[in-house]
Amino acid sequence: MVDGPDKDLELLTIGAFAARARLSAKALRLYDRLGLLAPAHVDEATGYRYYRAGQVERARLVAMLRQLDMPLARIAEVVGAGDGPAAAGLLGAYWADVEARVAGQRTLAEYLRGRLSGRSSEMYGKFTVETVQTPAQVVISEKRHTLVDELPAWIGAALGRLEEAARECGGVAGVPYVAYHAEVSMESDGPAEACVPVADEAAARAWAKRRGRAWETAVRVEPARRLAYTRITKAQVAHPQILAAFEAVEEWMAARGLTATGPCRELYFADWEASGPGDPVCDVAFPVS
Amino acid sequence: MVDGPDKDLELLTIGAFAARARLSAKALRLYDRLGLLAPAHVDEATGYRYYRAGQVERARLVAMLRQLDMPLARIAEVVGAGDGPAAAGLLGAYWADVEARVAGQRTLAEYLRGRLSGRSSEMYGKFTVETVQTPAQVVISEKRHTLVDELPAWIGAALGRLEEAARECGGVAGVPYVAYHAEVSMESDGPAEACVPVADEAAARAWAKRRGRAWETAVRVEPARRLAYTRITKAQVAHPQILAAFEAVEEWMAARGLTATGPCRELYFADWEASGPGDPVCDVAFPVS
DNA sequence: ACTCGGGCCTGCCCCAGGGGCAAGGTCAAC
DNA sequence: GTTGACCTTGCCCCTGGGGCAGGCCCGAGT
Repeated sequence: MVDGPDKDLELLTIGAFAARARLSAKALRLYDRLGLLAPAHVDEATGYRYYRAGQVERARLVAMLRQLDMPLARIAEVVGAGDGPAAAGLLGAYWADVEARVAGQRTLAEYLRGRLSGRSSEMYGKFTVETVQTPAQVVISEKRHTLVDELPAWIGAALGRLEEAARECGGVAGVPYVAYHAEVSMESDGPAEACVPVADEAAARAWAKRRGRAWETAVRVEPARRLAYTRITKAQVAHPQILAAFEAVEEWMAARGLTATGPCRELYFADWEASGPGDPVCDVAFPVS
Repeated sequence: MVDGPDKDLELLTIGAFAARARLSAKALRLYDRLGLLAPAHVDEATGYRYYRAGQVERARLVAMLRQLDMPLARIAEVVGAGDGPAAAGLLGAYWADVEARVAGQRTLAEYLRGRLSGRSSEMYGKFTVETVQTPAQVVISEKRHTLVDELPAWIGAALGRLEEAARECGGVAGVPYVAYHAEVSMESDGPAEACVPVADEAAARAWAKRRGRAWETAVRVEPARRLAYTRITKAQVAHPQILAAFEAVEEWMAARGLTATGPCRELYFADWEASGPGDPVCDVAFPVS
C-alpha cells in the first residue's frame, strides 16, 4: 500500500478534489470552515484551497458518515478519534441510537397504519390487550407535577428512591408503577405518582413519618383492581410512541363498553438497565370495572 | 363514542389546544399557515386562534406522523386522504421508503464499523469477496455519459432496451451488466456502458447496423475474464452504499497484490422488480489477471 | 500582450421545522 | 382598575448544504 511521493505532492484544486471525494465544493468549504477537513494548503493571496490526493480517504469517510445522517459535529469526533476501536465505538454508539429511534418509529408506524386503514377494532395495530386481576396492596408513593420532557428522568429517580426505601418496609411486594392522575398522558403538568408495593404496612407508615412531606411521599392501600393492559418494549416507552399504546387500550375498552375506573398507569416489571430496546419492560394499563 | 355537543362548541385557545395535542403553540401556528391544521375560528379583531376540542385527534395524528420524521407536505397528503386505506397506503409507502433507506445505511454502518476497528483485512466489513471465471461472450451495449443522480434510471432503461433487443439476437446469453470506464464510480460523468450478452453474434451485428449510432450502441466480443466480486442486496444498490462494496473489493485485491485489468462493473443477475430490499440482486466486480 | 472560457472566491438568500425572544395587544380574575 | 397570564407578529438562530451574484484567477489560444 505504498503510494509513492506523488500522492502527497500532487495538489488538487477544490473541484478536482470534490470529484474524487464525491462531495460538492460547497460542502468542502463548509468542512474547512468547521475544521473538519482542512485543505493541505491555502494560497494566501488568492484564497484558493489545495488538497493533497491522500486526503481523499478522509473525505470519503466523511461522505459516508454523512450518508448515515450523522451530524458534522459527531463526524468530527469520529474522524478525530483516528482509525481504531475508539472511532468504531463512536460510530457504533451513534448507529445504536439510530436503530433504537427507528425501532420506536417502526412500532408507531405499524400502529398508525392499522388505525388509518380502519381495522382498528380488529387488532389495534400491533397491540394485544388483555385484562389481569391485581390484589389489594400497600404502596409507598411519591407524587409530582412534571412535564413530559422531565418525566423519564423523574420516573427513574423516583422509582429508584422508592425501591431503596422499600427495603425498610418489608421489601418490594409487587410491580412498581407510575399512575397519571390528570389527562391520559399529561397534557399540561398533571400530577404523576410513582408507586412501589411493599410488604410491611406498619414499617411503611413509619418510613413516611420519618420522611415527612418534603418529597410528597405517601402510603396508601391500593384496592384490588382489574387492569386492561398491553405490553410494550423498551423502545416504545417514550413519547409519543407510548401514547399509541394508551390509545390502543382505550380503544379496546371503548369497543367493550368499559370505562376507566381510575388513573391510567405504567407498570415497570423488568430490570430497566438490563433490557434491550426490543425487550418487553412495561405494561400500559387502565383500571376497569 | 358520542361526545356530546360540548366537544364541538367548547373553543380552546392555542395554549390549551397545544397542551391537549402535545404540540407547541409555535408548531400550531406553522401548521395553520401551511393549511395543515386551521383553527376552527380566528378572531378578526385580535387574531386569536380558537380550536375545537374535536380537532385534537387530527392534531395528535399530525404529531405522531411528525414523530416518524414525515415532512409536513406528506403529512398534509395523509391527513387530506381521510381515515381509510388511502391514508394508510401513503403512510405505508413513506415508511417503506424509510426502511429501505435505513437498510442501506445499516449495511454501510456495519461496513464502516468493521473498517474503522481495523479488522478490515480480516473480513472487509460484511462483504465476502470471491473470484469467478467468465467465458468470452458477445455483448450488445449502449454507452452514455451520465451523472450519478441519473444513473439508476438510465441503467434500468438501457438494460430494458437491450434485453428486448437481445430477443432478436438469439436471446440473453448471460448476466447483464454495467461497466464504468472512468473512475471507480463516476466522479464527474465518466462513461457508463450497459451490456447484455447475446447468443447470436451475426444477428447482433445486423441489429446494431439497423439501430445506427443514435443510441451509441455497439457489439463487442468481451474476452474471457476472471472477476473479483462481492454480492450485494437491492438496498445496497444505491450511492454511496454501493461504493463500500467497490472499496471492499478493491481492498481485497490490494491485499493480494492484484490490480484491475479493466473497468469495474455491476452484474445484475436477478429480477429487479421481483426482489425485495434484502434480496441479493447484484455482483460488484473488477476484472483481475 | 490580450482575450476568452472556465474555475474559484466570498457573501447573500433559500429550504424544513421549528426554538427563543422582544415588543406589544388581550383576557379574566380579583 | 390592575395585574399577570396568555396571545399576536416578527425577527434571528440552528443544520447541511443548494443556488446565484459579483468579482478575481489561471491557462490556453491568438
